[in-house]
Amino acid sequence: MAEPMYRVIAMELLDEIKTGTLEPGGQLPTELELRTRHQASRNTIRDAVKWLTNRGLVEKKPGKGTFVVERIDPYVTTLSSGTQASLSGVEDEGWAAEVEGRGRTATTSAPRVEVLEAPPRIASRLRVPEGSEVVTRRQERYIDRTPWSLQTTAYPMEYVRRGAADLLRAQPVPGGTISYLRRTLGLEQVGHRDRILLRAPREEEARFLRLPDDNRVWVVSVIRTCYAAGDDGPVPLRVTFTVLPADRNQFVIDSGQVPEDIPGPAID
Amino acid sequence: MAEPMYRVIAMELLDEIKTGTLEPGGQLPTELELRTRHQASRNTIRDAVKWLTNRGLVEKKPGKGTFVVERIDPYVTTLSSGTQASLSGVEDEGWAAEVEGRGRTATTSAPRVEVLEAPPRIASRLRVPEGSEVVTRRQERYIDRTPWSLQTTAYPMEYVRRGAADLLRAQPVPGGTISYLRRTLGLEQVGHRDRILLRAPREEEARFLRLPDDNRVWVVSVIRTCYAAGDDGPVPLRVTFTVLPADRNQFVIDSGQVPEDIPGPAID
DNA sequence: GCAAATTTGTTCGTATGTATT
DNA sequence: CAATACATACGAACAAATTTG
Repeated sequence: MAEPMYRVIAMELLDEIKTGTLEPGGQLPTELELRTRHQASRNTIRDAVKWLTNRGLVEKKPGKGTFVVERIDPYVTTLSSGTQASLSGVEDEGWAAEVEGRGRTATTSAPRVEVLEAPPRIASRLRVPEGSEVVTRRQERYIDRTPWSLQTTAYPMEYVRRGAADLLRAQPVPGGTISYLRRTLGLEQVGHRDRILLRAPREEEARFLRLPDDNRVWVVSVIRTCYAAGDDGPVPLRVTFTVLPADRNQFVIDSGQVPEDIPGPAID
Repeated sequence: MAEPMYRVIAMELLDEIKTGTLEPGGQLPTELELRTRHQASRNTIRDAVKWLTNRGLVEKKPGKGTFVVERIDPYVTTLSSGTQASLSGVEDEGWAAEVEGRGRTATTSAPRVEVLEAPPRIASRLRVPEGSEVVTRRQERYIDRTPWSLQTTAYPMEYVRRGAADLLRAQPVPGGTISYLRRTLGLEQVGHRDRILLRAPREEEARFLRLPDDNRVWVVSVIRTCYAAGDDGPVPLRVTFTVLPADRNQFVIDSGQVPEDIPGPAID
């Protein structure tokens, strides 16, 4: 009796899920059925199902039953750029085009514009004093009608004072912000640095992305700092924070000469 | 009575963890103590602590107690390359150097060499027939003595027949495999494509990486396909699978002109 | 090295509340 | 409103891991 009963039951259900006896979206036997089938108390059955729930294999719906989770078709974002630095995957200008190019539907909310005193994570990346004013533009993005990512881009408030007034308008900047900043301020983007990190979603993120309220599904946080040419090397131009659910996103980074096909989702 | 009791208790403990009243590594009150403190049954207390456990905030050690988890100093891997394609972060030649350059200690196990019939995930990437022979070289990597990543690289068996015999030796290839393949077979690497995907760890991976046996901590799977120049565009040279725990790894990708500092761990 | 004490792990039983159909 | 199914809560007992005397 090395293996506790709840685990034996969990393993049996796991096996049925893996082999496809229980299909994705299908309903598990109810707690009562499992109880009679395994001659166990209801609490033991609940422990077994809990084991599966904690691993994200099944979902419980109060009043309905327990169901095998359905996998979402992953979306692939291109982070590399090669020649066309301005068109790569996470930025507003290129995002919708890339999504539609993959035969999926992209929707973006109108940007929510805020002026705030730069918190450390923005100030340090833009190399402006902490507490100095910055403009943030925040968008909610959908792919195929499902909430997909949250993106916030921050610019020094100085840009607005110098003439880039459209940064404050709660509308997409026509032609994209990159070319807008070039036209109005002569700022030319020459490179960018992406950071990828993984963490549990914040409350607000979990709500928009409809993630389960335990923190089982993490998010990928992509922080892109864009640089313009400066006298003393590249200087920060803007910084973009993108948050995507880890369970339905993949990333591709090309370097040097690679095949030209558009990479689809991979399995490993 | 909107909030169930076990959640109230969980929130109170969560607060103590967040504010630092309970320090990382510190012990929580025992179930008995919490029971008397909150006038609740032991099962209710256990539900509360379970809530924290499921979120990865505390760890239970049978016979000892419950403890606040300690965060691991994240390691930053560079995936971009710019000019020095052969030196970037996930490949054997550059890995140890990059780790030591960050002031940490890198250790690598001797490669475990296998000859096997190519499974689909390798065959399709190397563009060899499924079931044809390939050589895989697998290494376990440590940073600061803790298990950090598992890496497997696959080459077509044809390379060995054409003279790259050292691929079969269970030892590091002196000077690195890239230059070895160039010297022996004239194969020149001209680019690579990285894919980043996230998934639950396999049993074997969880064991080596010492991940909790629930699948709370996911792994980042980095699949790098390296290409050589061919008559009809780039042709696959080798493919490398790297698996790293998602809770202690970050990635940096540079593109174009960016500052030259070595990026440390970021917080978001 | 063994025994006792402490602490978490598993399992049963029972009762009542809440959400959905 | 009733039936179904999951959620929360109580109490009790024994098992297993760890530390301490």
